Amino acid sequence: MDSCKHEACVRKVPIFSDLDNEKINKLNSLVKQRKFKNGELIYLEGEIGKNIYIIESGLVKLYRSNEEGNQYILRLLKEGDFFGELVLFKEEQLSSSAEAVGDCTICMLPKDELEKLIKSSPELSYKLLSAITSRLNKTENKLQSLALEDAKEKTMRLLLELAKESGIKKENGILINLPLSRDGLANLIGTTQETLSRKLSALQQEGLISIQGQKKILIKND
Amino acid sequence: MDSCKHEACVRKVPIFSDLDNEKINKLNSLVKQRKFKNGELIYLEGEIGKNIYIIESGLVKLYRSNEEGNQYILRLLKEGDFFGELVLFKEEQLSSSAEAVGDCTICMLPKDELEKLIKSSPELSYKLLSAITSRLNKTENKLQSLALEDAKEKTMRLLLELAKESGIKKENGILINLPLSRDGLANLIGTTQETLSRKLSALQQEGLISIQGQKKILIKND
DNA sequence: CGTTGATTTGATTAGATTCAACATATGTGG
DNA sequence: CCACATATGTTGAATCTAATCAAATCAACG
Repeated sequence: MDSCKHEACVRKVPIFSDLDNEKINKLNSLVKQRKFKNGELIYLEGEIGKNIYIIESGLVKLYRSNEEGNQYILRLLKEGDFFGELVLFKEEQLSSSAEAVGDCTICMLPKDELEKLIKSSPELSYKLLSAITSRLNKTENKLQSLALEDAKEKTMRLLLELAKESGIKKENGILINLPLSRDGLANLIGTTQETLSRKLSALQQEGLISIQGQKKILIKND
Repeated sequence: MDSCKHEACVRKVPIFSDLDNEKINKLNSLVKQRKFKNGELIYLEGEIGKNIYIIESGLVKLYRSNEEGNQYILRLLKEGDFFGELVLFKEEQLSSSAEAVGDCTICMLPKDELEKLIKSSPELSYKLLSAITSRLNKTENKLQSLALEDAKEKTMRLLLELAKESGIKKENGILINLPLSRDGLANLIGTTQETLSRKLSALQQEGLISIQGQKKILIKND
């Protein structure tokens, strides 16, 4: 809970990484750390957002759900990613929910303080703009995918994305450690676990992938 | 083509609207105006983006298409909206195509110049952040809609959005002037024109809407 | 008034969801 | 370490929704 840990946290975030020491120290003094257990809710859609969250360690899923309780996972975040930032500048209410995937440690930075810092630091706003722009672009990619691709294409795209994010190169392909259950993965691409499971089996039969237990998939070369 | 027109254009854009006169004049001197005819391509996905585009008058659709030629319309833009901005900060290649819907007049601002201006104006970056953040939020809303809703729900949501954007209040409901053909509208919600047509008919039968010719729909009260 | 393009409707098909059964892991207490 | 209980994942069959292809209707315009 001391400043040493905080520093690590702030420094891990690319958009803060090359701020000068004075500003880093300022941020450190404002950050609070908290641990969340697997499945624990970090915040719920509709709440008033007062913080920006930074992942010190672990995974977090941001999702939305409708009245019938179906959920769609907007993003899966890892160490060094930040979230809750849509509440800066405009919105009061959080538009999605955040939940810990596995145990994780989260740093919280009061929104008001970050707003002040942003206003006084062109450098920082520029980086933030860059980060959010890139997110918008990724989100538009997903829109296109949901609108135009069928379940098999979306499944393959999901695997390729996971591979890009955190795939491990092997001599016969790229090994993926699946961060979520089938159900969670299905929610990432707007389908059901049964459909995902079928498509994975089909891809394996075609020789494109190899399903290794329930938490690993190898995308084969060629 | 003179500065008088340019000023109108720059002033129409909310994020520029309350810059000081010096900056407005700077922008005016950099802006070039061009007219596009209905259906004319403004830019194509994959091109290198060198400008930010501002709509002086008319409508523009931003869309993406896949190999099979299916298109998904990301956004429909109107007077005062700007686009092409994803290319600031990072991306070189444009990730979507832009096409004139009806005749329109577009102002173009060189990307490099805007980048300079942004770096020197915290106020402007703040507004831009706010604008892009709000866009990201809207895009996430669409994702949720595509992932979780069926064709009928998406159709109703589309009508409600159009009504919010540009609906005209009548004594018996809200009248919408449809900006696109059935096919275009269908592409906005990731479905086909036939399905959209069926869903509109169904909504009319249920008494929720009244289809008035091919370019107008009334959303009835209650 | 006829031609053209847009829209609606109909019939069929393809794809995904649902619900159910089965299989495979994971975890717990004896 | 095993047996059982619980989770998670896979497969099958029926159903349903939306896409596709084709035909019919409607609207706009010269």
